[in-house]
Amino acid sequence: MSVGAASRQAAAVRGLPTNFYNRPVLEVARALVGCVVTHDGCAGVIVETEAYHDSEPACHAFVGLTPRTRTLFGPPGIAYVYRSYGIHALLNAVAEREGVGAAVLIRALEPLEGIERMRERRGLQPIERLCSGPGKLTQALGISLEHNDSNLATGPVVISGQPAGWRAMPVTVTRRIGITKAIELPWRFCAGDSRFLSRRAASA
DNA sequence: CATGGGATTGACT
DNA sequence: GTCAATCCCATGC
Repeated sequence: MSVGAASRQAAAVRGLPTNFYNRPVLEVARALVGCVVTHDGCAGVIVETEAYHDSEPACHAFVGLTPRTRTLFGPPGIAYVYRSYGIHALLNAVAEREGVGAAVLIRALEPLEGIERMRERRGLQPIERLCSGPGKLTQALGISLEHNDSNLATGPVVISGQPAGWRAMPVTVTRRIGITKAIELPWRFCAGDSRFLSRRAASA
């Protein structure tokens, strides 16, 4: 391979463009199911997301612009990473135009690459449990608070399109998990009844 | 400056 | 099913 081809290929390993995120957060949350998160040699397919928007009280941005929510109100396509319960880092993709506080919480991945590295970070686990929760997947991929405000197209944390050969499942829509406000909104999106979800879809 | 509340997880009854 | 760990930050005095 020529040097030019190699550099073009390297340049091609990059995430979804800003435009992908610059639209209603519900659309982004649904479209991210099946996309790939990559960091530090590990990658997984997104199988579960939730949307958050400053118009509803479950969203951190509901309180307006503060030091904490500055990232949420920033431009689309950057990572919002925050500490949850003093312990876990949770990864979100900021959506909608700058000035709107909206983001998609990445809640579960189907491990794709670097599975042994994930097990080093998570402890020996069946593969279904390596990334089956928002705090688990950041631990498995080595994503931490220092990645807050980083660019998801250029990395180090990268979100890219659906992998070749990925068989898209119908997206299941349910209510969001683990919140106490606006619990009625059906803003959680899952890849069918994937066995890599944080929780299996409740039976109707 | 003190307080209270989590977009969770894992261990335990 | 219950519950504690643990810390950032929004809020109120």
